[in-house]
Amino acid sequence: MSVSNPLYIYNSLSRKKEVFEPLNPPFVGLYVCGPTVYSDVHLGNVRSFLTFDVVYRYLTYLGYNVRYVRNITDVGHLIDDSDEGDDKIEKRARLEKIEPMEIVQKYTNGFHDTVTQFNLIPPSIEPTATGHIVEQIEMIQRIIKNGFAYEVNGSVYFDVKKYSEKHNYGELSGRKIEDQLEQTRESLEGGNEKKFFADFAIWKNASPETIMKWDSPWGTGVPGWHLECSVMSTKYLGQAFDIHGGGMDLKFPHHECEIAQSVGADGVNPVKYWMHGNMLTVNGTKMSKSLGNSFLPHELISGDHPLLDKGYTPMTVRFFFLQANYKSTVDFSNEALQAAEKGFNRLMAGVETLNKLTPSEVSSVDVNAIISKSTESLNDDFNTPTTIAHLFDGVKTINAINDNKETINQSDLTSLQQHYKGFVFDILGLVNEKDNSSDNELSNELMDIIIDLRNQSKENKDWGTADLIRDELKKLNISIKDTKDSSTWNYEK
RNA sequence: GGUUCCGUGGCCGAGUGGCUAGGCAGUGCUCUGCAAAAGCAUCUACAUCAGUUCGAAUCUGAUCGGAACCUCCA
Repeated sequence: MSVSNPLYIYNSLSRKKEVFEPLNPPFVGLYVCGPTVYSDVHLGNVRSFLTFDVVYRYLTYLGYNVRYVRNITDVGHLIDDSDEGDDKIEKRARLEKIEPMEIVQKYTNGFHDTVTQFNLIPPSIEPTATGHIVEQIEMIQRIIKNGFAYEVNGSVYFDVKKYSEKHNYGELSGRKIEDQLEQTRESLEGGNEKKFFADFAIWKNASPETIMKWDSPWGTGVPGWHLECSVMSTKYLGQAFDIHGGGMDLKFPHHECEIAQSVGADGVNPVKYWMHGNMLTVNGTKMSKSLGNSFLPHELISGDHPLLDKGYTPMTVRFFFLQANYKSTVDFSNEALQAAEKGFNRLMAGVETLNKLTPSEVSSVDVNAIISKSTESLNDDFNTPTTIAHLFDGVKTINAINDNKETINQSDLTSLQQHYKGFVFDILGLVNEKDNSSDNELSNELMDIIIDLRNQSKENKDWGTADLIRDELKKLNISIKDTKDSSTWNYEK
């Protein structure tokens, strides 16, 4: 990475783009809030994890040694955050009449399957909340020792008011707790254990019926949801680390609480760069399970959903997401997906053409412009849409070379091929799904024979037979396309 | 009500003061037995009003409209 061309990251904390400078180069610590495994992940979740997949891929591409931690929340996430009510996983377990850990396993497996379909790279460490109960208890003890938490009836709450005397609770989300004091009156009525409305549970007393619970200095209970991320990021990335990512909807209260917990326990502001991905919307409204407007990945692929005209491949969707900035909302629509599908195919065709180009003595094209423009785009806070736009400009150049309107020499060709491989496949993480012709050797050979016969008919100007073959194959979803001196075939579904 | 953000051509979606974003669709052309595909070229824009400026989609103010968060959600 050259000094003249640094990577900029939009830091939610400062609300500005900042030059990315790791705390301990060449090492980079990246923490991303993972899923709560109590139900299927939907497409909105996928978008968020995809955003940070590209971050991870690009940092790795730049040569950093990245430790990527993404947790699995398998306990402690309560139904609502008045810190009352059931644990999400336990509730689901009762519904499905199985063990909570079966729920955890089932949906963890599902999460992994889904994320693999979209070609997300697994994190370096994928820790679970239940695997770090001891560390969570230790962190609570440090917070209590520092005077930022109090115990009531076997539960421990973070003392936001006390914390705010010395620190800035709300610095990430721009909230001023004084402004919200009026909410205090109503919120504190009704026998709430909290001293202050903004206080949040870091340990919650468990009822006798609760299955997943642990012994602690404050009795039997479960850790608070916000705590696990603080604990696991500290354990695996240190008290201060480089990048913390998550969805916009986690900014408050979740990430705000993480900062408070880390500062409260260890006196260290934990994160240098906060990154927040925006939401996937459907008809302008956030995709969410509770609103019932979410797509499950298999519904998308099969097209089996009231809002979908047809199915789309995971790579089409990946490309679709990458054509929007991660900080903007993306609205899900059939038209947009169809456009993405065709655009993606065009890009893949361009890459295929690039790899078949024959070099000339001299270059008439400016390869460095294509390379530097797309690189600059990515350096501008992972601006994948402009990166892709520049890659499309490159496709135009590639086609011109292929049509002998421009020329390229060997060294330029090699650079361009490496650049496209690096950007399209390694960084954007796209996969050319069209390589389906080699699925079955027998059908390939059969098709060779059929196409050969048809070509003979064409040579004899027997158009009737040639068209009959094409029409009959079409009924089997095999489409024939004639090029100048050969024919290609493609089987769909 | 508070916090944060957005409003760009038929659709999606970049762009922060002057210079073509890009994709899809449309239109024209090339290729072609036909078809399809592909390639090339190309039209339509910056919510409204006022201001700053030689010059604004880009800065300021107001208005209208929309979203997320403030309860669990990536």
